[in-house]
Parts: sequence; structure tokens; C-alpha cells
Amino acid sequence: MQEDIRQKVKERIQSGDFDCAKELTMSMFMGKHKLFILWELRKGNPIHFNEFTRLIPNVSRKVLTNQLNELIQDNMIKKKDYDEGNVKRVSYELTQTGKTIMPILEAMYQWGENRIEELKISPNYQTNSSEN
Amino acid sequence: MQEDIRQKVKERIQSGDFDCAKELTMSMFMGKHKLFILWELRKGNPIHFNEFTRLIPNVSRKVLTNQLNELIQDNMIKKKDYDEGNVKRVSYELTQTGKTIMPILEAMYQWGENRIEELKISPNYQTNSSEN
DNA sequence: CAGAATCCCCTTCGATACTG
DNA sequence: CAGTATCGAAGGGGATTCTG
Repeated sequence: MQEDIRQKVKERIQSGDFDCAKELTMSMFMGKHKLFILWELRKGNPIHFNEFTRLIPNVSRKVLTNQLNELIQDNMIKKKDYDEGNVKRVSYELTQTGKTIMPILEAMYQWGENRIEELKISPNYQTNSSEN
Repeated sequence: MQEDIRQKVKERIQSGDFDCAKELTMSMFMGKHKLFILWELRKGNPIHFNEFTRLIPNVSRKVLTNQLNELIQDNMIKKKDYDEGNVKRVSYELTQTGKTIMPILEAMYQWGENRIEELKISPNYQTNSSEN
């Protein structure tokens, strides 16, 4: 589904329909672990593939690969291959474009923190819609 | 899947795990039509159920109902029932909490617009931006 | 170490029909 | 007008296995 929106936004833009700015933005970080990945990279430090598998609880490598590849396609992060002795290593870091989206993530972080405080005070956060 | 994240965030918060602020925020507008719905409501004017079915291309009433109900559960929008002559009508509008998320949507809109301009100039989703 | 390829599951969406 | 109910289809995610 996320992929669906992401693909549709791409298609719309490529066919000249530019009326989907918010959706484009959302499709940058929509995906199971993208917010987490981008957030971890925000300080500028590159992160290795396997570091992510440790940082993110219960990611399969397939899904991680998928999320990273989509972020690369969207030009949010980039990859650096290099050799470390005999071992091939890969690290990921934000692109310039990726950095420009950080204020939005920070705003989301802040909004979420505030909302959580509100919910602590008046936890009118219904798990069920059976109430009215 | 969106629902999955949304539910999981709820559960985490309710069990005292408050370390998911960004995810909470994202779960507010993640969903096929939620961004659209919130955006249409941003000016403060209430919108009727059937108006949404006209505004949003190809929504089924089931999906629309679902999206609206989730937004209500999350306290982003609220519902007003009233009678108009003999006809029951329902309209939706932002809550106070819903209004507080608008700056993020506006930032998303702006970021998306800028990104689209970039893509018009160099229309490849991959590459460039002057590799460090 | 960093993936790619499979297979299966589960949710979510879409279409249609029915209700108060 | 504003939903509900039900069924089917599609696609993303998880676990596992294989590769350079």
C-alpha cells in the first residue's frame, strides 16, 4: 500500500501531474522502517547495513534492503561501498536532499512528544470505536 | 500495514512505551486518503460525507468511512450530526488537536513543491546533487 | 558482510449490495 | 444522506535459504 502511493506519485509526476506535493513528501518516509532509518542518519554519521539490522528490532534483511533501496531511489540516502581489509562493507548516509527533509521529521518528533504528553494527562485515546 | 503501525503505536503508548513520537505523528495521516481529508479541512470549513466522495476521486464509501473513523479515533477530526429538514446530515471538521498538525502538512506541501521543481530540472529520481 | 530469491501470510483496498 | 456488510483481489511484510 505504501508502495502503491509511492509508485502512483512517481507516475503522476513523471506524466506531468504535479499536484501531489504532500503525497510526494509522505512517500519519502512512508514504509515500515524509513522514519527510523532517516532519523538514525540525521547526525551525519554513516551506518552499515548490519548496524541497521542491530538497531532496528526484528528487521529481516530483505525488508531492510527494500527500505534502503527505495530511499536510494528517492535520493534521500546514498550508499558507499568500500573494502576493509578483505571484507566488503557498505555504509549509508543522507544525501543533500535527504538532509532537507529533516526539519519535517523534527517537527513530527516534536508534535508526537507533545501529543504523548497530552495523552498521558487525558488518555482519551480509544482503542475501539464502539464508543461514541 | 498502515493500520499495523497505527495500532502498534497505540499499544506501545498505552503500555507506557513513549519512544515513538515520530511514528505516532505519521500514523495520524498515514492512510490512503487521510492527507487529502485533513488538507481539505484545513480552512476550517466543515465538509459533508458525500462531499468527500465527490472531492476524492474513486473512493468507496467503505474506505472513506474507515479513514474518517480512524481520524476521529485519533482525535484529529470530529463529527457533527444535525438535521436539515427531514434529512440527516453529517459534517466533519478539524479538532483543536487536528489543527495543530497543520504546520507539518504545510511543511510537507512546501517540501514536495520544492522537490518537484528539482525533479523538473533533473528528472531522475536517482543520483546527482554534487556528491560530496 | 551485504544482499537476492522464494514462499506464505495478512491486511487493506475495491466493488457491490443492503439499511435507517 | 450516511453509512454497514460481505466477498474477492493485490501487494507489502516475515521467515528462510542461497550467493559473491
